[in-house]
Amino acid sequence: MAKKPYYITTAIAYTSGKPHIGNTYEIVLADSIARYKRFLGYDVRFQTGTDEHGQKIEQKAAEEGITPKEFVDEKAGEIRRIWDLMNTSYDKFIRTTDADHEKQVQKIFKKLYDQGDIYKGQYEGMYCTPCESFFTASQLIDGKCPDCGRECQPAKEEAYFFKLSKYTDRLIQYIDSHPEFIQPEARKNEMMNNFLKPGLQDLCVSRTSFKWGIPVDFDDKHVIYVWIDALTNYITGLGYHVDEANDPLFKKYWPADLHLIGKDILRFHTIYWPIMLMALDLPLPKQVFGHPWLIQSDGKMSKSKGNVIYADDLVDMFGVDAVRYFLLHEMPFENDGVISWELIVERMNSDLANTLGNLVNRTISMTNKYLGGMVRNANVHEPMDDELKKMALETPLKVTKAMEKLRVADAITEIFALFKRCNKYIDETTPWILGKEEAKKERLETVLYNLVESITIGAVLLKSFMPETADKILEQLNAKDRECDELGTFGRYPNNNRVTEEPEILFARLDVNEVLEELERRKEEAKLKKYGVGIDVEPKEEIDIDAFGKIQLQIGQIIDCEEVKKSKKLLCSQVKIGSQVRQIVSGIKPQYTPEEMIGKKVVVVTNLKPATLAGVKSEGMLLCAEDENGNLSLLTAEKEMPHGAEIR
RNA sequence: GGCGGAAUAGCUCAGUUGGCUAGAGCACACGGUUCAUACCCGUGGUGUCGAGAGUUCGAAUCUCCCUUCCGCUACCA
Repeated sequence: MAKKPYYITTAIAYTSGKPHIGNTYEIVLADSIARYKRFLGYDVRFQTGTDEHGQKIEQKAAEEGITPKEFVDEKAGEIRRIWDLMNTSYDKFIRTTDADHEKQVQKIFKKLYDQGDIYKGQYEGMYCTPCESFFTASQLIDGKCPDCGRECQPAKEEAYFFKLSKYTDRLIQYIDSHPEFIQPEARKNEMMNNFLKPGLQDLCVSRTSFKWGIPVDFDDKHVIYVWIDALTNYITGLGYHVDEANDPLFKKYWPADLHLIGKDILRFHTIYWPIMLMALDLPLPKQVFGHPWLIQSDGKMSKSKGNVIYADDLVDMFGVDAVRYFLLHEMPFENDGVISWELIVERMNSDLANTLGNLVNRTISMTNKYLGGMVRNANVHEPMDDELKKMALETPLKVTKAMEKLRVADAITEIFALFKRCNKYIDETTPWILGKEEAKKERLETVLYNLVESITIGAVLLKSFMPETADKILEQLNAKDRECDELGTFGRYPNNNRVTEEPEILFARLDVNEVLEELERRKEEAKLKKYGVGIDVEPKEEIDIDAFGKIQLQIGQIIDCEEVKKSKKLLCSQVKIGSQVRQIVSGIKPQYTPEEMIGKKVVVVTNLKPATLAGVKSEGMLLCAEDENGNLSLLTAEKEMPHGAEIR
């Protein structure tokens, strides 16, 4: 029998910067769902990727002095690196700059235009020239640009519009008849009440204000704005073709089973995107889940505050699976979840180190200690075993049920409940007492067999969420991985199998304070890396403010400068300081040419006793910084200052 | 301003159609235990279930009102 197809996508990440923990959460969540579906026997296709066009990227690239393409290549690479670091099992990583995607987007645009769903119109509003942005009158603050605060002018721009209104009724009908379409359900009301019921306005789908986008092929002043460009990735990534036969992939996987996205972009995925699909006469995705975000407990994350938690930093500190566990376990279904370093450590210690890691470790070490590592089911059964077996058999069903509802956190909790039950079972059966009596050996073997078998089942289930850890557990137990339908029976672990002799610690316990200290240390290190190590010099004797006040420093402007003949290093400058002109000789010829010097405003020590250098009189000193290689740099004032200005 | 949601143990949250002494995990305390990563097991809460009023034999759960927070959206005569 052919496997049932299952197509899951994440939103494509915008390549304007490094993905934050929320984006990373999304890919991990999608990955756990994709892996679990594969485990259940579905033929899964899991697509993710990057959204790479737009004005913001054009600007950022310009600021860095590189082309937009170079810019997005780098960012897309970084995003992909983090997705790989998180051990995510996507089948396709699409980029909106991929040639085949761009080509289809142009064709889709043209098709919609030809059939009258897209029309040319005027975009009217207030225009801020420096920002190259349109605003509605209501967006202006005191009649000025909300971004830069400058004056705006009323302006019109030619633009293409997509007739959303034409499809509103059909969409309302679809949403009403498919209650599972928008998840969580509360979001459905927001879309209905705020947009669909009041009536949709036509959507502006092109821009002329920037160039970094897919050109409208029949009107190249325009580039296609984000909607049609980005949303269509879900079908172009499967090989959808507007005017020729679709790729078999498309036939197999479309419509998507699940678009997993952040709650902030639900509108685009539950209104614009379905309507686009209707216009293209394609079936709509079965479900769109707008997941909540992870919020940092110490205030909103912001790059300017520098308190942003990045996935790769977390992985450095805790390892991939610990981070995956935290993300998946901590995120509730509807409300935002909280993330902090302290919470992660807490979860790691109590769940990963204590409950799981210690369970595996104690089970293996008892098997080694009492049974020479040999696992054997002697079938000396006692009633207390039943509860454990029952739970080991029920847990897969519970996990599957939770996963069907996309309750990933609940699914993980079920698996850990089984591990906790195992710990309790050890206490109930007291293997260390059984181990003292030779007569109890067979009972002991049975107990440890039950444990090994139960942990194996737990590990198999855990694989979708913590792949590496699950593999490690199976390896240590010397157990084979299992298919989904093999979890219906208890006792598949082979008799007379040996567990590993030296179990590796799966998760070490961590001390919160040590973690925080380590974090500080790394931040310092990162700063050092960013700002360089610098130079340490021999400290001089401390002086008081009076001593310092004896030195007179002023800004001077170099009005003339020439080399001092007969000297290797000296330049002789005429420096204007207020009403006077001083002649100052400085040993900077290797670094500066006389021509470069002229016009500079520099810092001058003006009350230094005049001296004669190489026969030339010098009435002061120009201040320079010097690095370890003897390179020199003249000091100047950070802002424009008149010569003569005193420095203190 | 409109629509919607939330307020429950120190922390993060569950609490189905109103019903017996309001729950889980973490943290904390005590006890047990020693195979194990000072771990595991057990026991422990007088929580005004945001405030107030109402319906009811009975309300965290329904109604009204108030307060605070959050989400979406809009700012318009």
